[in-house]
Amino acid sequence: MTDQSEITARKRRPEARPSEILEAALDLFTERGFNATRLADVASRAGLSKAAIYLYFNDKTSLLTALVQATVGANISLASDMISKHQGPVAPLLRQLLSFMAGRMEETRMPDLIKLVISESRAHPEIGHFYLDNVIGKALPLFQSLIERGIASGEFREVDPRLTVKCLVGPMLLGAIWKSAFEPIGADPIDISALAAHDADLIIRALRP
Amino acid sequence: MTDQSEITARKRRPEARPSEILEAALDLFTERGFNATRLADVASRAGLSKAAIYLYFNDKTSLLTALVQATVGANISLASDMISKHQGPVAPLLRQLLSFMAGRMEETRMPDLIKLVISESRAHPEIGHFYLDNVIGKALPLFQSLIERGIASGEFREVDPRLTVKCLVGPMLLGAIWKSAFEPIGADPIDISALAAHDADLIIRALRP
Amino acid sequence: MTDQSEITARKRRPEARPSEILEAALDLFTERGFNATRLADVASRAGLSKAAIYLYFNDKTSLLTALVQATVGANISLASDMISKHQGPVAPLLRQLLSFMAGRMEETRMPDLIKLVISESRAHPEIGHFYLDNVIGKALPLFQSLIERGIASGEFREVDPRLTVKCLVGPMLLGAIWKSAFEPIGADPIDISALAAHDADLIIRALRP
Amino acid sequence: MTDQSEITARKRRPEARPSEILEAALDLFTERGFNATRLADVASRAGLSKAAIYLYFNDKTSLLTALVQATVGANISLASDMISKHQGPVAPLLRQLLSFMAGRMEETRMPDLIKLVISESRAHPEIGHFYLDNVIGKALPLFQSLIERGIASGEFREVDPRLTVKCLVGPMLLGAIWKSAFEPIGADPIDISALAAHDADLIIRALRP
DNA sequence: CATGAATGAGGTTTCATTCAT
DNA sequence: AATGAATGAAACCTCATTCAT
Repeated sequence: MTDQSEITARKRRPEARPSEILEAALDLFTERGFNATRLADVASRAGLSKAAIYLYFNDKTSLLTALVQATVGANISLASDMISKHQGPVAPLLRQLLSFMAGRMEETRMPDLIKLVISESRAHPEIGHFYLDNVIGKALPLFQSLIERGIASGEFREVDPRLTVKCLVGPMLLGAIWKSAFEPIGADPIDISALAAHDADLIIRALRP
Repeated sequence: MTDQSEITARKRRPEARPSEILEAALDLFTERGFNATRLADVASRAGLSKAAIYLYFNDKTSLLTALVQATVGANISLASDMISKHQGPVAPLLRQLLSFMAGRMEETRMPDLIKLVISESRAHPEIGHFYLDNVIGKALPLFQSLIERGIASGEFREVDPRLTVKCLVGPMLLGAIWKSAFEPIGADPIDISALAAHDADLIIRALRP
Repeated sequence: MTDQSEITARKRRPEARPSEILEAALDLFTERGFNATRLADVASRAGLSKAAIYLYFNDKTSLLTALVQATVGANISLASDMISKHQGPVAPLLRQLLSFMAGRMEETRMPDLIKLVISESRAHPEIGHFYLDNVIGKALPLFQSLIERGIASGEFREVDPRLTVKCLVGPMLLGAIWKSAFEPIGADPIDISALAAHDADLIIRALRP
Repeated sequence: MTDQSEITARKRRPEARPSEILEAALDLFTERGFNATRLADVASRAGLSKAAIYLYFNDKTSLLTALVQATVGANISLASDMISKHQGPVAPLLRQLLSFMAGRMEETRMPDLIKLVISESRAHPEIGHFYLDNVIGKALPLFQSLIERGIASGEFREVDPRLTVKCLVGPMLLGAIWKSAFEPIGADPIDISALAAHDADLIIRALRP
């Protein structure tokens, strides 16, 4: 149909196949939801036959799993580095971290991933667990330790760090869901970076002794 | 076999049928997700035959729609009343509203509903739209007007009310999703009321001129 | 298409469904083998939709299992009765039993069943086991006890009863396989009754002291 | 990875390829049945790629055909020789032939082959025909001519030679099927040589004038 | 009002078979 | 001679949905 793309799959570099497939899958999972997505559509969007997908993945579910695993890890460890290396007052780092998260939300497909995980965690608990262990279970303690450091140094007043962390992160979650679930349906576009900056502002102010 | 419990379906007050069905449906949608829920299971949990469901609902999707519609309306108008009737400083009302939301989150199945809507809004856009129009589109402006009132009266400093509202509501969303998606998978239970109180605290402090 | 048979499945007595399905299945399994038989064909030969089969059976394999179970039991216990009630010389009973077996082979579809079991026992070991336990494990000992009785009474000379039984039964097995596997392919038809009579003759003569 | 064992496929005497493949195929056909055997498994057991099989065989079915053809011929002509060269009383030759058959059954994979042919003759009639023409159609007449010779010479009494042959061969068939289909499933092991000897004994006795 | 029985429409998955190198 | 990559064709099975009673 289209010029180039008719170069049959046999010709294209096969190392790229898995990521091509995952990309197609994420697009469709996002557009229609996991269940409503037909493997046939993933295949044809990836320029392959249905059967070819099974050369690289075991299952329809494996696509989801792979997607989540591929998108996670890196970001967390990056943030973790930022925090451990940091010295001095906590507030600027907090701003920086939220800004970093916002960046991820805007530049990558993390919002879609997050929504996907939330949506599918009941039907595919392995995915929920993976996310719980590797994202939530790492990110929240990271932020929490930051807050605690601020309290210890007298930069922040005494607050429950656990609750505070959730208040800090909540708006980011809202941003992700807004972007992935509601924008495509007609909601006003959301400026996650601005939201993050404002969030940081509010929290830092609210924590002043 | 034909003792008491078998008289059920026919003898039980038949006006209650629809809500019995909806209850069963919500249970199962929550446990397994919308797609993974078999109409047969909804039926048997409601003590009816599959076919009987079609006497009360058109569709599997109608169950979802009905569920959302049934759970939404009331709360919003209640909150709306609280706000319009209120006079004097805004901060206490803000606390009250968040506490009210937290109550709903803990006493009703709203968290499940919210998660369901988020999950299915792509596959069933009508539901997404309904929620956007009737919940998000009403609740956020309500809060926003409150903030604006506070700013106007000098109780709050000047902030972007739109972003502030999202920061205010974000933690509640996080609470809902936590409860519906992650608690059942093993996450620590969350105390949404405490979260709401803390959220109110932080925001009010942060908005002090 | 055809007059009567177009009375949709909804009308016909539903209690007969399982056996109708099994009959269709046996026909086709016999004609084409288990694997080569399409469930769709079973369905349409039974005058049903594919899906309807699943109202009565779990699996394609269940059809096979059910088929075997349905055809087995009765015959064995019948033979068992004949033997236990019998008194006097063994030889006539032997003839009678072989003649009975031959009758079953000619009047029922036992040959097809036997061939089916032999063919599928590797791929579906449950079936092999069932047959081993309920047919082979019962029939051979039955015959064996008869031979032993004959030896004890002096009617027969001393022989290894185990081997003798296999020599007695072998020709019947040959008959079954011939009929089910080779006749339909063009082999001369086989007269199992005559074979059984001759078999009895030979054995009885061979066992004379 | 690329040590010794990896040189295999290319270096090993390539003339042996077909028989290596057939061996692998027979193993698997026997273990799992023809249909349940994946060409991929045959390939990997033969130390080749799936595609390589097609360099030597046209079809999955061709493997079966080749297998049958390779195992058949020789034995028959051997027996045929024994018979035509023989002179004098028939009984000893009968014993010898049965013993020879038993040997084949125990030393070669003929039982598996026989079971395979029986199982697949409906789905692959060519195979059935081949077997009918080359094995059954040759072996039975051979035995029959022997019996007839015995009757003519007065060594045996007058019996229907056709039926007698089937009674003679039946136990051998039983032995083959027992060994291939039921032993692997847990049936007591069978001593085919003893069975053959006993079979010969009984028949010879039964045929005495 | 209620249901047991039936089905249409499809989706995921599997595999023998073939290209292109 | 050999293979990794790809695919067409189909089979099994599931389920929302509808009849006929």
